[in-house]
Amino acid sequence: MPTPPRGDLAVPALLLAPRLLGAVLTSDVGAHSVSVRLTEVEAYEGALDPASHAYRGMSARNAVMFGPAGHLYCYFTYGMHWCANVVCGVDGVASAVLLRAAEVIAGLDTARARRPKTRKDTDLAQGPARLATCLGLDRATNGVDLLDPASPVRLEDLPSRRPQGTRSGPRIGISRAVEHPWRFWLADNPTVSRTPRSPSPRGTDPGR
DNA sequence: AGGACGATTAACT
DNA sequence: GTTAATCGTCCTC
Repeated sequence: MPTPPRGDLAVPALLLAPRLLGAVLTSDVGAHSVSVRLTEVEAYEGALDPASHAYRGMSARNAVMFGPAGHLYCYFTYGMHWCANVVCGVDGVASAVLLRAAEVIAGLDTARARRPKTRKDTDLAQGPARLATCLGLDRATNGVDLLDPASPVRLEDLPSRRPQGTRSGPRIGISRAVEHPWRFWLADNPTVSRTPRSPSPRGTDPGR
């Protein structure tokens, strides 16, 4: 599995996000290996984006977002869930892509064990906190280098261009900057967390 | 020091 | 469709 050059990730989240669709993430946390193929992501553009954790500057929680591209930003929310981002942009500028959903392509038994009540395999990583649970991501994996072959979590495949069948629409679960269509997903993929009724929100369909 | 709220999920009506 | 769970973070006083 080829590791992408770091320079490919040193771009704004809006550019990287659709290209992450189809990319493979592998976790070796806890001596168990799980691999997923990303199907849904969201771009968060740091200081320019009122919905970003980095909008009001650096803090202990979001410090990883301000570092170099290719690292993992994990955060705890709602008192019980962990979610994960791929940090992008140039060093010093906060930019990141939230990993919202994926399909499990290896380590299915481990993924099922981590999500014991899940019936359908397409639900295992359907949602950002579910995805993090499947891969065993939490405080311990915050900041790890996804491009280091020795890292417990690695980004192993990055499509050379935006895959066919990409769709976009408003981000989910935020209260500010709700109008930006900065959520991206693979059309007709059963693992996408919330499929819009219409093919795509008005005018945001990048084409099939 | 206190309190509102959150890049969510599962369970319920 | 609605809501409880549950606590770290950040804003305000």
